[in-house]
Amino acid sequence: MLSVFQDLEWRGLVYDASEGVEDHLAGGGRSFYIGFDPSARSLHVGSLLQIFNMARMQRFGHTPIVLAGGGTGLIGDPTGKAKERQLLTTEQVAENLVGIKKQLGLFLDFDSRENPARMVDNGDWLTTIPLVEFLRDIGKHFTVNYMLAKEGVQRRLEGEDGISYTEFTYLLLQSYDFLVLHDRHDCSLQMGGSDQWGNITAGAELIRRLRRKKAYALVSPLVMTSSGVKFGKTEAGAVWLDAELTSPYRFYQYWLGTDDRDVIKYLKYFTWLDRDEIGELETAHQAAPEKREAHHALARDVTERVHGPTALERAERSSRVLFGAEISDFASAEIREIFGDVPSTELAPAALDGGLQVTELMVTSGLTPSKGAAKRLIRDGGLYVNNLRVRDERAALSADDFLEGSVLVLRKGQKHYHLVTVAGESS
RNA sequence: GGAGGUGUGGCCGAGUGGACAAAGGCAGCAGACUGUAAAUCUGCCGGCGUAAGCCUACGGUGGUUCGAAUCCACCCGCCUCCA
Repeated sequence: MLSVFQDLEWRGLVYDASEGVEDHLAGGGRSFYIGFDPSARSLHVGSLLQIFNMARMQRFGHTPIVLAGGGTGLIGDPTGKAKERQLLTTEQVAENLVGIKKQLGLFLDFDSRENPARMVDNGDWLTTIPLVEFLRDIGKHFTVNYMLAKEGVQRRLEGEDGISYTEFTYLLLQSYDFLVLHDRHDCSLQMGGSDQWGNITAGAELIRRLRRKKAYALVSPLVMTSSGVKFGKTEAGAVWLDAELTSPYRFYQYWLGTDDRDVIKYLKYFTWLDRDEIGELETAHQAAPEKREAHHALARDVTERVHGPTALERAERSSRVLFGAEISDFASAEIREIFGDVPSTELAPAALDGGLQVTELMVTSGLTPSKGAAKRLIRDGGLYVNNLRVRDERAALSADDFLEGSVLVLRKGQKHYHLVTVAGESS
């Protein structure tokens, strides 16, 4: 059986690691932490990699500490940010933490007897430490020269907007976090994305100096898509783990649409499938890419873990209905069943009086930002009503166009579906 | 405080009085081809309008002009040099 380090390595999750991490982990029962940014009330798929990393470590007997950046969230990490961050209020951060904790529970075991995950908020210590004390005890150990040399800082110095003193200090705060966790929870390892390397090693260095103890860094690659688009982004914005923000249907579709070149990589990153299982999928994928078996496995696995079997079931059924047969073959009740998942709009019956312009509907449904854009789309042949292409940009809809008078399917391009219902009818 | 430069559409970046809703590139959307993939090719890519056309837009505010992204004044941001 593979060790956790070997497993991570095989999955391509080790981008860089401190000397000796492998041996350190082999010693078993280590505490480690990963910081999460509470800038939103939900985590998005971009964080998923780190969440999985924690879960993997926990399965191998190590103890995860989730560090919610309640304190650093008030400051903002300048790494990789082109502009000064918008500061969050204490209330916002507190609110966001609630949602994030719930989501982490899907992956981490907080009740294990041997190695329960725990969640801490660095707001607890960062917001109470006296400034002078901080400068004396922590600040003394960092030279500005060292801080200036950080790549993220460099870029900001060269950029037009510069970097505020506040964000410049971020490195010290993160280092201090590591020190605190080391002291309180015997935490000896910090993990994160490769962009965190500098911040992490700075903390390890601080621990070495002040405590004469070895602390480690282990970072994973930043997830990129082969086509260069930022992972986890769609035209609608980030793909969130919260079903309210990104429906399970969309979530499922996001994974299903993974670039062929990335699908095996993602299976390694985002699923528990083992070497053999992934190997099989890889073979199947190469033999018959059009079957997209690996894609389905990926979408299924991740969706089920995040949203549960019922939601997965619904997402799959919705996908089958929408991407499969003639829409008109379905009863409106059947179509309605998939409503919870697919983006939809409800109309008042009166909206149909005298005919409703298709372009109008496009805008109200949000499929298109303006009527002009809707017209262009029709000219380009990219709009379908009930899966029939619309040719006339002035077309109007009446109750007859709705299946059983109540449901209509709008489609933009090959795969953007939107359902429209008429309110007040049967339910 | 002084001198010079610069600020254009989501981003980069041309444009220095009319032909400018503004070149070109990127990103985005759609079509074709496929496999709900990629690549490629094609079209689109401020808003309203069937249209003529109207409105909004080139850091901000005023002004010159028949007409300004383009000229002038002041203001704001950023960059460089000097003090």
